[in-house]
Amino acid sequence: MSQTVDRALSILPLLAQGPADLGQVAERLGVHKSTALRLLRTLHEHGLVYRQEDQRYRLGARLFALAQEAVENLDVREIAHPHLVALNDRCGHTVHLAVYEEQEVLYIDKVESRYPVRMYSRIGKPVAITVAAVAKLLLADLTEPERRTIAEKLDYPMYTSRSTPDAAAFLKELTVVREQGWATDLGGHEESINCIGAPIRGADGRVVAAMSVSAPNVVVTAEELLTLLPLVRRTAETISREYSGTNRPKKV
Amino acid sequence: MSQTVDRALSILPLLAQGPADLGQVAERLGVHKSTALRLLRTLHEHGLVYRQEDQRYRLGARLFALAQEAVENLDVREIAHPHLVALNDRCGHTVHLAVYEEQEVLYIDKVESRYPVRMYSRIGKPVAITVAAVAKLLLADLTEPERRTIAEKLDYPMYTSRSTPDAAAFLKELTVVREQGWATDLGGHEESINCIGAPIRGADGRVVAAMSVSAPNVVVTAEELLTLLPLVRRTAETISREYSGTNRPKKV
DNA sequence: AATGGGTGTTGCATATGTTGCAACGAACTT
DNA sequence: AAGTTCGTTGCAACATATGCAACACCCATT
Repeated sequence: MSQTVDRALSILPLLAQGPADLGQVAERLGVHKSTALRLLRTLHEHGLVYRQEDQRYRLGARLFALAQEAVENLDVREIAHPHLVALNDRCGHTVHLAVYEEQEVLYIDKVESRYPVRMYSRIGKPVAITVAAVAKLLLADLTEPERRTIAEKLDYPMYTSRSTPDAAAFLKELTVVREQGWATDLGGHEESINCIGAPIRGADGRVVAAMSVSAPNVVVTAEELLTLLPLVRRTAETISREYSGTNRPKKV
Repeated sequence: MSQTVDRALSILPLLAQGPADLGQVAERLGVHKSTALRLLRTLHEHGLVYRQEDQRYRLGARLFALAQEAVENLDVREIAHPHLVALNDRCGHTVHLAVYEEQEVLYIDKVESRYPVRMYSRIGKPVAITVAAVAKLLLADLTEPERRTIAEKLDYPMYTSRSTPDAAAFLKELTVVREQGWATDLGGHEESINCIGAPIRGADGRVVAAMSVSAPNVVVTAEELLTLLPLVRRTAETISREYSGTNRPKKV
């Protein structure tokens, strides 16, 4: 592992919290100011860091562009997108697509609700991993020891009274999800919002992504939302088939 | 400038084009495989790079999370957001917010159209700088020599027959925009889409961001869209006032 | 005006960290 | 079983990043 690069990259999350000046960066990195300056300069040349008028540094434009290009190159997303739009056309609610990566679950696509009341979420935002339907689906597919390890490492914030309280409850929920092949989040993240989700599988049957439909109580009740389950599962299966088809060749 | 960091960061745009294996990365960087390996490992530890099952590398999750945090900390965006939503409530069309940074114009916020026909765009995506209304507004505020330098450096792709053809036309357009205090893009990027935009100014009167309303021909004609101009300008001015107010202290 | 604290910046010698090499191991082909 | 191709490791030689100290600059204070 490279020390210099390591230090340079440590600057990024630091600046994500808000702009900082040279001194602050140097201090928080534990290096001399001149060192921090050179690292920042290099980051700047690559556009990852921007220098605002007051000379303080903050994250730069290219970061967005990179994240952008990256997400557009995900083939699951590309295949799934039209189906998500079609689903949104039929039911009107917010549709999400998420993947699991390095201990995190994150949205990689979203089709906004057509109803005026919308939920807050954004592509790239890490998902509330202990309660979200898509998170349950993605984690449920891991091996038993993997699930165990992760479940123990997680925090279990009580967003609402119906949030998953601890590792034991979470593991149990994952088993249920694994067996039934779909998942819900009934007010576990925000009191008034319910979600139902289904897994998208690759050719080998492993879950490569998960999709969900979310709607606030004020638009449809949880029971009404559940009537959409067959539709959601069918959509997920259609995407799975298409993805497995195009992705058939094992070596690329 | 740091050579090691420079090399490591050069990997990112390379991977943005698509996944690559160790050998390809090493070759395109012009370094030994072992060197590339160590750089990739460091990037990996910071989550900027992800290793998929076939061992190839691609851009990683934390990149999204970083871009995410960064965009949420932009104070213009925070102040503007509710106003953009309110504007969308009144007219129903897509509303964009953009800033200029390091020779690029990029969207930092977006409220989706409530109409079924939507335009394609995404937060973080660089804007078609020669035609977009927001780009004209942001560039029009630069000094004359700056505008000239940039205008000459740009390419002028003819997205449609109404795209800005060359630097001369662009500079002329910028002068117009500068004087009238608002801008349009009538089918200059996509034949069927029109936009109108207005600038958001800081306490010193300089343009810090630009907003626009976009709608396809099939929903409203260009003339109808133009009737929204007063509303758009009022919204921009409201945001400007609020931004100048909270941002008053010159030194932070 | 002059002083002082606060920035960001530069040149330089030291030694630390990075580099490429060559050799190994694993997975897959022939 | 021999032969590819790819990722990985240890090591010695060198290049490179590092901290220091001094400088330049801006602003506030006296």
